Amino acid sequence: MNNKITCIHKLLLDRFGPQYWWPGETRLEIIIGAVLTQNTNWTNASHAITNLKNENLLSVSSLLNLPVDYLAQKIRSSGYYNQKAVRLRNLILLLTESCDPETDADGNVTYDELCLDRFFAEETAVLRNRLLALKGIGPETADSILLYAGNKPVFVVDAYTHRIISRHSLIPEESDYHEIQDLFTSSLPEDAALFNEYHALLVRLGKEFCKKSEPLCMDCPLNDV
DNA sequence: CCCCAGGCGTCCA
DNA sequence: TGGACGCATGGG
Repeated sequence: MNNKITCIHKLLLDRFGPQYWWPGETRLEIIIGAVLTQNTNWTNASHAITNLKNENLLSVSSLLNLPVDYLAQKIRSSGYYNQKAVRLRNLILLLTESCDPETDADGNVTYDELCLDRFFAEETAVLRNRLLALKGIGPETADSILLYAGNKPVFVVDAYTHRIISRHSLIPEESDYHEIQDLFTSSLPEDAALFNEYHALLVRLGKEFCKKSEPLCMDCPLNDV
């Protein structure tokens, strides 16, 4: 148990307020966004999503029928677009593995909702391994999908998380993804809404006070903890 | 011109 | 296991 982790959350929430990450969007959009934002700022990823939306391509069935080269051009603004197009393609294939557009066509839920309901119905650990088995889906992307699209209680670790807690000496700089994740999950109740807000708050803090280009977290609100 | 952004896989010692 | 490198756009 590390109650500094709890203190930090309270402090950040008090200072910044709730961040409401990825609200009002479809689960598919969040999944796609998780891949598009890899090592890229959200603005660039967001433009790519807008491009897909504008042509009504942001659905499981549309993406499934889209040539990879064409998809790559649509997501160009997100960077690494050739790689990401292949990754998205494989991810869509995984989502559709256990649902069939022919037999499942009618009903009062859309095909997208049906696929995603079935996909996320699986046990979280199994789901995580299925995501990690795809090339181009690493721990952060898998966990982002589980937490933000699937509402599973999985703590997401990113470069900001690493930088913030290592600079505040809560963990050695060389700690890996799993060690950092464990620090949070062993200190907090297993609560998806809490994990969601906490991760978003760390990103907010990191952007303002814990920049890569500066050696320390200058004037960081956490310096009092 | 430089550095950076919500990564990940491969290669090589 | 761990460090270098490729992937690539858009903003400061």
